[in-house]
Amino acid sequence: MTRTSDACRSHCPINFVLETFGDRWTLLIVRDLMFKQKQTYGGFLESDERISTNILAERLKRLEAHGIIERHGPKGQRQVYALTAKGRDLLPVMLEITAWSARHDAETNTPPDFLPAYEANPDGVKAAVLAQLNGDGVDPVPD
Amino acid sequence: MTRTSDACRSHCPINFVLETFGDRWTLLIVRDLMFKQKQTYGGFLESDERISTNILAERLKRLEAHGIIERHGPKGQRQVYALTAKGRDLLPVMLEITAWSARHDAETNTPPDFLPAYEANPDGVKAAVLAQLNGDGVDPVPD
DNA sequence: CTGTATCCTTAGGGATACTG
DNA sequence: CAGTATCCCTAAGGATACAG
Repeated sequence: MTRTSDACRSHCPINFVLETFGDRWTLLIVRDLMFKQKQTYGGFLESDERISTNILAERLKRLEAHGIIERHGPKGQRQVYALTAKGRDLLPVMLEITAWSARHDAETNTPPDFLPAYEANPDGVKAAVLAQLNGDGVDPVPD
Repeated sequence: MTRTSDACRSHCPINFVLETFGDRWTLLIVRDLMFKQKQTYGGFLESDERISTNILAERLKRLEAHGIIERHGPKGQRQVYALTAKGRDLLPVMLEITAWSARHDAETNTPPDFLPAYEANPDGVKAAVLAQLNGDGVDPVPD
């Protein structure tokens, strides 16, 4: 895909992710797909942050255009969304973000169950999440 | 500090970072401080993405309010900005973001020098960057 | 229920002038 | 040069109605 129809303000790798995720909503969809076992339009709408329908639809299209997610399902029917390999590859970023938040906002932001396990053995937790993205499993990220 | 006067849409750790960094500019300042040895107003202004003066000033205030950066210097004089411990602690996130971009945008986004070293020995690169944030060193992130 | 479309308000942010 | 202030416009996004 590579920087599709972006502004491309620079060729910096940090800027590159901002071109896709530099807003208050996009990353929440990735979170829902990665940790919350949500994969439908309605599921995303239910999340605590209360994304509105037009924003959700727009972000789903953008994420698909960027090759982060893909949609499955007969056209005109209920679609099921899933992370692509590129999207799943965001896992280390997501986990480090989660760890940082847990460390620096302990009061309002309770550390998720897997956090101690992640600090001790990052690769183990990564493998577990990835495995669950294929098969089934339990929610590793409680709000 | 903890979620100062934020909207606080939820208590999710992913959402928590979005409350501070969910825009197209804020993370670039952290990048400049962390990897580019920039620590002045004018330095930030020079970056490729061309942040405008009002946005820069506003973001510097926000980052300071969130305890991510601190400013040093006699009042009314030229200020020097630096990452706090909380800000430096974003290093793993920044490195994973950089690695992801390099992996998925190889065409326009040349892998930075340290990337191979980071993949092989993450902690070594982290230590090197942290060391340099105190003393001196060479730029580990070329655009 | 899965989306799409529309309306409308606010916030983000570009340009630029200005002050110490 | 460091930082503030203003003007103005566009994009982000909330609410909600609508369609398959």
